[in-house]
Amino acid sequence: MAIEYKTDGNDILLRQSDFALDDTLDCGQAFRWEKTADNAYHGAFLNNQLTISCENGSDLFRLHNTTEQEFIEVWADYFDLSTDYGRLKAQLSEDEMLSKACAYAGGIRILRQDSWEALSSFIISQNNNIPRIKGIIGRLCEHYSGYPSAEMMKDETVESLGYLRSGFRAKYLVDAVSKVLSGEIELEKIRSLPLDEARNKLMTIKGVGPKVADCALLFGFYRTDAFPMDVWVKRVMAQWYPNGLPECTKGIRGIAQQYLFHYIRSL
DNA sequence: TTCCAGGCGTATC
DNA sequence: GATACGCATGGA
Repeated sequence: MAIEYKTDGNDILLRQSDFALDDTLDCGQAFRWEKTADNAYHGAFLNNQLTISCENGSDLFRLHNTTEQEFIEVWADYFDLSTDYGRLKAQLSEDEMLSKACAYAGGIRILRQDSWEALSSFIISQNNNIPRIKGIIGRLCEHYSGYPSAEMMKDETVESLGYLRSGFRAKYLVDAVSKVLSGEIELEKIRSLPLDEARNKLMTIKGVGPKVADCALLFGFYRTDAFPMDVWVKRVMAQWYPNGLPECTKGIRGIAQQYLFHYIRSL
């Protein structure tokens, strides 16, 4: 899908349908975006920072202080701009509840996040609430002036991570760092593994169970066939799909999950 | 004060 | 393989 944009001074102006900043940046798939007083979002992934705003409710977005090169190399990929969400939603809307869910939260896009950042972020997310998750990740990024790689965290211990106030999750982070650095977990290989194998591999990390593994796969590896099951999605399945998901979700169950998750929480 | 947050490890049956 | 329980922390 062609990306429609132009430069405007120091900014990039992007025309993009099926995209809403609240839906995409404040939906619990990424934890480093904050809404500013003027309804823009300021955030980052790895060491790339951005302020993005919507031009008065239209399909026009302003990426502030961004070069064309940075837009093409970083943000076009991150915001998954080459995927036609209109087509995906049309496919999912063959199903009645999914049709309602797409109408409710139609501005969601799956961010193509860094695999390590997503994996470690969702380890932190378990049995935790979003404001506190953001606080812990914010302290981590402040300490390292950006999101630290596993290599940068090689000497961390439960004690040295105390300033994060991440509770029992600190030992899980330490285990994830150690398994990535030892080569026990090879993130780039996991990307291309069959879903079950990828999942089982991630679950060898302490503190990574089915839910965290699926979130890491969906949000960190763009595995749109991964289907994270939390308490809300379990409710979705019990109430609306007791016989399983409809055929139209094949291959994009994870994207369907996002629309359904936000829709059932709104009821 | 008590409850809960997009779970998981462990013990026990 | 199913089910119960503890777990760090902080906001509601």
